[in-house]
Amino acid sequence: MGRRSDHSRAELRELIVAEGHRQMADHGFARFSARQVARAIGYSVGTVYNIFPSLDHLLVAINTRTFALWSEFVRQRLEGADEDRIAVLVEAYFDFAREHTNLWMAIYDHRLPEGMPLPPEDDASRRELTLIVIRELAALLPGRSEHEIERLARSLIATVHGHCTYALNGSFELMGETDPVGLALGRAREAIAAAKAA
Amino acid sequence: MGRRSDHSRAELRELIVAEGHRQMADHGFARFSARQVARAIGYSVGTVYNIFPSLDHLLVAINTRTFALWSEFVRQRLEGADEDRIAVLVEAYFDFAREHTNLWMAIYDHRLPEGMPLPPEDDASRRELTLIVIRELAALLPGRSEHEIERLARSLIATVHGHCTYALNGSFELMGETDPVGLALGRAREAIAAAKAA
DNA sequence: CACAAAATTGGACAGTGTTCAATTCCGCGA
DNA sequence: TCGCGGAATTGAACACTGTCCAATTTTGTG
Repeated sequence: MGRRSDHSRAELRELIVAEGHRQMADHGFARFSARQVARAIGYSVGTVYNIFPSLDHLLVAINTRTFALWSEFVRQRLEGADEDRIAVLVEAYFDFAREHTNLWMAIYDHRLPEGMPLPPEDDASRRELTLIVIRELAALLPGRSEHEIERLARSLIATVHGHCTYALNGSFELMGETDPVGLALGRAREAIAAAKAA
Repeated sequence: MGRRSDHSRAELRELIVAEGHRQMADHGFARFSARQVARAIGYSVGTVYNIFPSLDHLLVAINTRTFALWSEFVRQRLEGADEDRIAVLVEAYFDFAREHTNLWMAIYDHRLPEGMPLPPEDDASRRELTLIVIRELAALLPGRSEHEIERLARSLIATVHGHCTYALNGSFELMGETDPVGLALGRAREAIAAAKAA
């Protein structure tokens, strides 16, 4: 078969990423396959490779989509909250990871090959989540330098990320810890309190 | 070729794990291949599968070896230290990950297939690192319940782990953060101080 | 010395990412 | 309206993967 033009280039890209995202959610990173994505949308492998130079590019697009979902998820949780927004933030982080474990893990499973930088567009989109945290911290720590706030934001994200990782891979459960969210939240509160005091 | 008996079953196992460990360190998780391990030691794939029921079992053995190296690494660093042993602990954690990035990442890259539990022997060996942290915390927080100490240990490890992850994948560097270890250490100190005060 | 059991091989199978010649079609210019 | 260049699409080919297993050879034991 030759040229079809059932879809524009943009439509095709969307088709592929959407289906890829679905398959990532269902089967996880280890079982992901470009061929199966192609089959599911009724195209052949070659078409996928016509739009994404390599599997890594497709994976980047899929993970960027997950980041967008994640930001939106956190944003919505934050919307109705008035006080203790930090708790909402931490819980939202965990809940997203729990509800979309395969998607969440794929973000960290995929490592770009040496020398391939993140496309700037993806890079910007992924910063959104950090910005949400930065805004919350700025409200809690008025008068602090932007740089100081950013540092703290990244550190808190790293802290929560670590706890979430161990929660999902069963390390906490294995030692009888039933409340990893509480643990992470405790660390976050301490860090913010220390920043306030300094 | 049939039976050779150049090596006993135990020797062969050691050969495979040692070579596998070397290749994991050199090429990383994504490029790891049982066939190449077999070739490097002068055997065929089938022999590897005669000793390890599946690739997952070999990967478990390799990662357990990394855990042992890691524990030993931390233990040695701790040996000469008198005060501020927490700083030594955190720095040792980071340094090991930096010096053996591929090995360290492989620990988290490899996920056991659903329904395959960690062999108890591996499980025990991997607990060693946690025990080191527990001992240090117990010295710092006398009179606390074992359970409380364990909880804090796991939380501190998760915190440092999160920071280390972001340090190695470039997230910190990307935002101009030059001292992720300092950040992690700060969080650890705050958590311990809070535990002392409570 | 014979024989069962263990070890070792390498080919087979189904799958992967990637490349690319061949084919078909679309849109544009004449 | 026709023709043609370029774009899209395919699927076969290649080199690789994990896994399985019949065939072969050797070992240790009875």
